[in-house]
Amino acid sequence: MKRIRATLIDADYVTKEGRPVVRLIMKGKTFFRMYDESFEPYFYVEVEDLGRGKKELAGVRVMDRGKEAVVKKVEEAELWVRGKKKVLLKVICKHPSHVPLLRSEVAKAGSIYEHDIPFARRYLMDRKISPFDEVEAECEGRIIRKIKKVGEGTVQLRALAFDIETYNPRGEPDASKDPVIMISYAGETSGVLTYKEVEGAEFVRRVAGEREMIEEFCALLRREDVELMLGYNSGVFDLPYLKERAERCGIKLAVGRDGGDFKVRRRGMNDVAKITGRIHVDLYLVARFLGIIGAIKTPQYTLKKTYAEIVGKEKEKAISKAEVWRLWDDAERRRELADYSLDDAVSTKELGDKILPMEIELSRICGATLFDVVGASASQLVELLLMRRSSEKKMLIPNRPDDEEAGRRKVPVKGAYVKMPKAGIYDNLAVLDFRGLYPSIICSYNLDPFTLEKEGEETENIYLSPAGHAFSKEKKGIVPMVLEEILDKRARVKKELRKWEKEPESSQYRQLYARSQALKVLANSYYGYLLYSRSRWYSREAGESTTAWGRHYIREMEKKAEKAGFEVVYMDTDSLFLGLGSKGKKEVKAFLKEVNESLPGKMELELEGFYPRGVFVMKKGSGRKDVTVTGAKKKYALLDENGRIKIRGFELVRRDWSKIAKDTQMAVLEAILKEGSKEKAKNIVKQRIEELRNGKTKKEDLVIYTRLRKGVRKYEVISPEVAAVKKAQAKGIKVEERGLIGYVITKRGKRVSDKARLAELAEDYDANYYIDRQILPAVMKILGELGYEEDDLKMSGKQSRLGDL
DNA sequence: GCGGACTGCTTACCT
DNA sequence: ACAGGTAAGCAGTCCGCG
Repeated sequence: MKRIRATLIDADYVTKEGRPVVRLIMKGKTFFRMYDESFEPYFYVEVEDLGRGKKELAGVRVMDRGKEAVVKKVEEAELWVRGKKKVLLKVICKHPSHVPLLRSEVAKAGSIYEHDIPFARRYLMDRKISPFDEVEAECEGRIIRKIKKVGEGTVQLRALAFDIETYNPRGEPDASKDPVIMISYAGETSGVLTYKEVEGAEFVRRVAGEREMIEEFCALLRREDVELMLGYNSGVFDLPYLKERAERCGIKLAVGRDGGDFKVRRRGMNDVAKITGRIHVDLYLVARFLGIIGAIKTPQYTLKKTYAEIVGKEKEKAISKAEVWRLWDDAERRRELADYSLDDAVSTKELGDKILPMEIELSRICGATLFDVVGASASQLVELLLMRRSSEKKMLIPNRPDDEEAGRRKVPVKGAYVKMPKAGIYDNLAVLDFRGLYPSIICSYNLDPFTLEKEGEETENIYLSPAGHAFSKEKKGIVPMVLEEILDKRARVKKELRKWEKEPESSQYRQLYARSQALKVLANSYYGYLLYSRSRWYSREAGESTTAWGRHYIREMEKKAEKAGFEVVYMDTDSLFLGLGSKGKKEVKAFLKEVNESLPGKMELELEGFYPRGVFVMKKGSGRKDVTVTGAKKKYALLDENGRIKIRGFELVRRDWSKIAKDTQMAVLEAILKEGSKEKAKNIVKQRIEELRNGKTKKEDLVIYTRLRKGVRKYEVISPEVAAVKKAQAKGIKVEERGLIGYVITKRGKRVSDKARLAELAEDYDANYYIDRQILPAVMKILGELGYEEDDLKMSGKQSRLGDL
């Protein structure tokens, strides 16, 4: 027996003589594999009568296409079931693939639970080890006898980013015909593999042909002993394309450590490729995840845009995809393609360096492999951690809801409170907000599906929510338990982070920062998870109570602020905008101190910032003559103390408005907020209108972008963007139907839809549309506030309205 | 036949 | 395919209107 220590990197399982063997990838001095034969698949069954259930289950045997699945053993297991202790039957079988075969037969004896947890993940849960933990194993050869966590691992994985270029004379490349022409890589070394002469590029290695290039790429992976492969969209494009090309060249795509290729597994909406013996991460999936949770904001998730957003600089090289084949065929310009290809790989690598640390922390925290975490949705991450902790606490993991229970979604839960602002320009505002309002409510009131007490059965010791639901104070629910762990951990990480603040480039700072981000992502997802119709720990009552308490506390703050003499200008969910009037920062801070003393433990109202000036605009349709001056919610602009403008909700932050309208709105806002100059604002607008009339506006400033979520035939209402695509198709032009559509409103036609043309096909533009439906509505919101009429802006010195025609 | 009021569909935003 | 709250545009429909 030998003892080894290493960092756990990955886990899966293989089958040996019909038995599952867990395979762990570890890294100590080297990267190596270990096996554990001692773990068996199991699930639980809840039965009415233990004795009878045992008898029924022990005899279960299913034959399916020559494959036999039997129940190997049945044991009793005491667990917490929906908040109460209960004895269930633990059914052990021979192979994970037998579980689905046994399911329907077993269901005859009782209700089946925990039958859909992947084998290797179950192993990690039960052994209480996580990827990126430092583990100690007792072993004989490569066989593990015992394993435990001894600390946190710190590893540097040998990473290599790659990218392929394909020949595409007909637009989209077709793997059955079009060869791969270049493979670029960036790791410890970087370069480009290809098979045509590229002059003067010392980073290019020329081989005999496509087959040799693919072989050389695989050889490179072996030579460099790559542990982590990074790609961008590589799971759906590069790898499958390479595989098909390899087959057509009569070779195998030997990218795996075992000489094999990769397997694609579908996870939710995503396809994820798994390479044996290496970790493959498709950074596109990570980028999209960051977009969905709101951590980044790009209109599209192309490598170029994602790179700019995350790395914070523009990607060096850019060529049009349609150009690729031309550059390849042109010996003079082939160098450009090689440069571009290399730049893609290098950028992918840089992107990985930035965003992988957070994924690694998520993997560590949730106890699931990188493979499981990359491409997982926020709710899946929440669930991974809940399942692990639930199982540790001997609590039965609830099943995913079946389709019938998805009827949960029917009646929406009442959400947050948003106060109607009065339109106008304000001086001296203070913005206050609750840090993590919903998470702190869930923790403070023990909100959980199984701490809920049924009506009429409430005990003494309860929290009664404003929504009328009672939650036990005594037994702690798993949801608040795990959430509290996350919040506490994050508080500690942030404290530690402050110690490293002066060295933001240090590995310590970076790791702590990534961890803090990961914890934040998780904490913010719990409320949504409670109300997500397909979650295992769904609880309408807990979700409803979260928002009800949220409304309660924010309204409470409103009352107190008013009583303290502030004008409460606006509120949304967890924030308050106070008009200071004659008061100053001192009074705001005193107010915060006072209210925070009255708030329960985890809840805290914080100062977000002071703003010398702010604008709230009128809601469309509520005219100025209307005495109420109703403002629009979720639309405002603030000028901070450093002269920076913070804008929310305005047309200019939306991608479905033209650049000309957005730029003009921004210019007006700046003139008003920074200089307080109506005159300047007015002149800007007049100038832009003039340019439009004279046909001087650039086409790209007129493009309106909208995303089509479904194919054009599926729309019942033909909106301009749908009409534009249809018109292009009628001309025989191939257009990607789903995705971001850019269109321009032209002169021909009556309705807006008739006038819309895809941006690349538009030959003219309708100045009146851009004036009346883009610039003026965007700008009048702000200038209308100052007593301007549309005509003041439309008429220039030289022209009268009559002259327009 | 046309304009205004209204509804419904749709997208993108805010917290 | 984590929640709800909100603004807004355009298409389409209904209705009045000699």
